[in-house]
Amino acid sequence: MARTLVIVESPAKARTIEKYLGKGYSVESSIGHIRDLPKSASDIPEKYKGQAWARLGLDVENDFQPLYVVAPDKRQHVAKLRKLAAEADEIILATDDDREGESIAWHLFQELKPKVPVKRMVFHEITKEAIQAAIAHPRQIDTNLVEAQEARRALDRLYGYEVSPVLWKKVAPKLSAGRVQSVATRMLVERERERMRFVSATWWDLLVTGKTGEDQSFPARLTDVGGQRLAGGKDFDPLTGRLREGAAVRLLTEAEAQALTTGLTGQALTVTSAEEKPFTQRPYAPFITSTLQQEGSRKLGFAATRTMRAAQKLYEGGYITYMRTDSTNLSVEAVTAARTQVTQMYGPAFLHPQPRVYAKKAKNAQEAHEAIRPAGSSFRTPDSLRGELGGDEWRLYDLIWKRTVASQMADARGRGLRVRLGGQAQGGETVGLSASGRTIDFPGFLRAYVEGSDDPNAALEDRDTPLPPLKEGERVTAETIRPESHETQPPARYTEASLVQALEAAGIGRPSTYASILGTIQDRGYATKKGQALVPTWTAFATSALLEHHFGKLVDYDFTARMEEDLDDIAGGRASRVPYLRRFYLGDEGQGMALKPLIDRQMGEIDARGIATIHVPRLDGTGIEVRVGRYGPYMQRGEDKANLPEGLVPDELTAETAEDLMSRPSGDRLIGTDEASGHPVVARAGRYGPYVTLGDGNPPVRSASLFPGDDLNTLTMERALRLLSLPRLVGVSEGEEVWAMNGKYGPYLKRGGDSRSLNSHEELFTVGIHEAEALFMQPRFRGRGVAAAPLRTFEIEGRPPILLKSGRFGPYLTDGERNATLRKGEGEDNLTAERALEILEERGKEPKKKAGKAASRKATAKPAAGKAAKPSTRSSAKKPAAKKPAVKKAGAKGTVSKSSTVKTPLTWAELKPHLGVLSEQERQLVTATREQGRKVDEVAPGLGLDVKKAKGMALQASKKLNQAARGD
DNA sequence: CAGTGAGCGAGCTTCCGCTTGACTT
Repeated sequence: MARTLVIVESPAKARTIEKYLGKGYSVESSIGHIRDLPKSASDIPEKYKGQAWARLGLDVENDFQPLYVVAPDKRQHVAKLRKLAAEADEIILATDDDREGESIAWHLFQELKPKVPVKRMVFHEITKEAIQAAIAHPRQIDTNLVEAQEARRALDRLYGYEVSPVLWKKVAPKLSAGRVQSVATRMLVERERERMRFVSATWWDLLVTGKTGEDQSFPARLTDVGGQRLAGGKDFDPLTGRLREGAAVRLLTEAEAQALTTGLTGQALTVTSAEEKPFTQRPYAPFITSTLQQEGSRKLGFAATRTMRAAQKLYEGGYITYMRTDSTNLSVEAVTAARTQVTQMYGPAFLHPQPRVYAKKAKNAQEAHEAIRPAGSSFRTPDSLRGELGGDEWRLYDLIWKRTVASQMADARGRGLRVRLGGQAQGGETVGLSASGRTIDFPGFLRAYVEGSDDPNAALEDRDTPLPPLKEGERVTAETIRPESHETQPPARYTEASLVQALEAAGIGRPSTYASILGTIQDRGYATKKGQALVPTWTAFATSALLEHHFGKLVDYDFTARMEEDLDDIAGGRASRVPYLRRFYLGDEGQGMALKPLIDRQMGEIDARGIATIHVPRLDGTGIEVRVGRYGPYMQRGEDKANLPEGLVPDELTAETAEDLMSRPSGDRLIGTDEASGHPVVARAGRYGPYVTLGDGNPPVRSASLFPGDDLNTLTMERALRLLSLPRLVGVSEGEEVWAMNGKYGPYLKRGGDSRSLNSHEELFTVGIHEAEALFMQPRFRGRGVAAAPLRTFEIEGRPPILLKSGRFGPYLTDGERNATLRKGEGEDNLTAERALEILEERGKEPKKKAGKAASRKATAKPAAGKAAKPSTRSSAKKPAAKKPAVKKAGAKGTVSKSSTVKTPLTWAELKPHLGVLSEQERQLVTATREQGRKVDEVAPGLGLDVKKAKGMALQASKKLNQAARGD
C-alpha cells in the first residue's frame, strides 16, 4: 500500500489531521523551524570557524549566502523525519501557509533530501473538508516566498548581531538591539519621557445631586459659570500645567467652588434641554493572539506568558483552535456552531440575522490560521468542562467561548440621555449643569461578553446609568452639592497588554513572539514591571538615545512596515533578496540603509559619556546629571556623586528627591561617631563591594571592606571599628614588620615585599607572630584557599590527570597542556572522567602565551580604562620569568620560582614627568587614557589611528614610560 | 564611585520566528 508522509508544524495538529486522513497517510510534525543560522560560536561547523563572517552566519561578501545548521536539540528529531521520509512513497509538506511556513517546508525539503515525489499543500482551518480539499489541490514550494523569508531572517540577524556590539562598547555588555525589541523599548522610553516632562494641574468643579418633583435623585455636574465654560482636564497643557493658550474657559479656584456650593444649595434649576439618542453597539471580533493576551490581562489578570501557557494546554487538549494567529476569520463550521449555541442558550432574539464576517486584516497579517475559538463543529459549553479543565485553562476557555459566541450575537441597543440645566446662585451668578444617562434596552451580545469585564451581568448593570425622565422646562432642586478637585494625569505607562496592542498596531512582531518580546526587554534590563505597568530603566534611556541619535532609521516606528513592503515585493517576484540585503547592509552608491559603513563611522563618533548622560527635564538648572555607569545609574554634580536607588522609577526623580539623595550619597548608612577620633563611621556600598569608612570626606580617613558574612545593613559600631582597625601589626620578624591585611584577593600577611594568604578573614584579628613566621617559612600558595587547588581530579590511565578548576570565568578543565572552559549545563557535579576527556579533546586549547597579544587583550578587558596601562606593564615585565605550561606538570607544586621580581606599578604622578620620552601621538594616547580615563577605542579615531594600532601603541608607550621612570 | 599581592585559561554576550518538551521553582 502506498504510504504518504504528511509533515505539519505542530504535533497537536498532526494528531488531528491524521484522524481526517485515514489509511495510507502518516502525519508528522516539524516542531517549528528545523534549521536556522548558527546562534553562537558553538553552533558553527568547524570548517567555517575561521571565516570572518562566521559570527553572523551569513557570508556578507558572497551574496549573503546563509549558513544553515540544525540546532543540537533538533538533530534527533530531524534524523527521525529523515528516516520516515526514506520509508515513504510520497511526501506532502503541509506547513503553515505563510512566509515562515513556506520556509519550513523548503528547509524540510533541503534537509530530508527525499527521493520520492514531494508536494506542498496548505489549508487555513483544520476541518475534514478543508484538509481533504487541500490534499486534492497540492502545489509546489513557492521559492519567492522562501526568498522573502530568508531576507527577513538575514535582516534581523544583521541588525541584531551588528548593532548589539555597538551597545556593548558604548553602554554596557550583554545588551541587545533588534528590529522588534528596540522599537518596543523606545515606545516605553518615549512614554516615560512624556511623564517626566508632565506638569500636573488642579481644577475644581461641583457634583450636584438634583431632585425632581417626584423625589427622584440624579447626579449632575457644573459645566458653566457666568456663561463661561469651566476648565476641565483637556484644557491644560501637559508640558506647563497651565491652561492652553486661547482656551476661553473659566478656571474655578477652591474658594470659588466653596462659595458656589453655598450659593447653589437648595436653589432651583431648570431643565434647558433634554436630548435622547438611540445607539447600537456591535460585538467584537473573535480573538486573535494579541486580543487574547489583552483580554487575558484585563479580565483575568494574566501576564502574556500565562495566557499563552493556558492557551497552549487548551490547544493540545483539542479544546480550542490554534492560539498563535492574526486572523479574525471563523470557519463555516465555527460560525454554524456559534449560531446554534446562541439560539440554544440565549434564544433566537439574540442571534444576529446573518452570519457575521470579521474580515478586517491586521497590519502585516499573514492569516495562515483561523481565529482562536472553541474547537470542533459544536462547541462545548464552559459549564460542561468545569470538572475537566484546570483553573487557568477553564477561565481562558470560558473567555474564548464567550467572545466567539458573542461575535455572532445581535447588536446591543439602547438610549443615551443628555440633559442640560440652568440656574442662578444666591450671589446672582448664572450656572449651567449637565447630566447624562444611558439605558440599555436590549443587551444583545453584551449578555455574553463585555470587554474588559469578568462578569457580563454585573458589567451590564454598571453600564446602565438611567436618568429620571426629565423634560425640557421641568424644575428641579439642587439638593446637595459637593465641590470636587481634580488633577490632570500624565499619560499612562504601557502595560504588557497595551504594549502588545501598540506593537501589533504598528505591525511589529508576530503572534508567536509577542509574549517573548516582553520577556526579552525585561531580561536585558530595559524594563521592569511595577504592578501591571512596564517601566523603562535608565539603561533603556541610554540605549534608546544612542539608537535614536545614531541609528535613527532602525528605530523608526515604521521600519518594520517598510521592511514588510519590501518583503512583499520579493515574495511577489518584483524584487530579490541579494540586492535588498546589499542596500541594507553595504549600501548601494549612497542608497539604502548601509548599516555596516554606518556602524564603522559611528563607532568612532559616538560619545559614550554623552550617551550615558540622560536628560531629566526636572533637574534642569540644578546642575545634577543622571548617568548610567558600569555599576548602575547615578547622579553627579561636580565631584559629588550619588547612586540612584533601585526602586526609583525615572518619572519620580524630581529636583527635590535628587537633592535629597545627593546630600547622602550612595545610600550611605551612618553607623555612628568614633569617640576616639571624633570622625563619623559610615557603611557604604562601593565599586568593590560593601565597606566601611572612618570619616565622610573624600578620601576618608580610613576604609575597610566588610568580611563575607557581614551585612551592610546590620553592621554594628563595634564591628565596624574592628574592621577599621585593620591593617594590624602582628609583630616583627627578621627585622621587618609583619602586617595582617585584607586585600583584593582576601586576607593576607605582608612582611616587606613578601606575602602569604590567610585561610580566613577572622585570622586577621587572631594570627600571632609565631604562626605568621611559620607561614612565611612555607612556600607561597600552600594550603587551602589557594586558587590553584583543583575542585576535582579525573584520573585517566595512560595520561596526565585532568583537573577541574575554578577560574575567573567559571569552571574549566586542564591537563597542564590544554584548557577548556565548561559550558552551561556541563555541570561540575555530574561530570565523568570520560566526558572531561571528551571536552578537553574537543575544545581544549593551549593557553596563549604570546605576550603581545595576551597583554593587549588584558589591557582592553580591564574595567577601569584609566588603569589600562598597568596590567600590560606587569605582564611584560614578567615575560622573562614566564613559565612554559609544559614544564608545569601536575604535582610539581611548590617549585614556584622565587625570582618573580614584580615591581610595584608606578603611579601616574610618578610617570608623568617622563612624558618627554614619548612621541606626540603616544603622549596624547597615554594622557587621554590615564588622565581623562577614556578608552583607547574612543581616542584612537580622534588621533587618526586605527583602533588596533592605537592599542599596540598605548602598550609600547606605557612600557617606555615605565622604563624611563624607573631609570633603566 | 576605595584600596591593597601575586596568581590562575579565554571566550562570549546579541537578533526574530516557528514549535515543544525537559528541566526546576
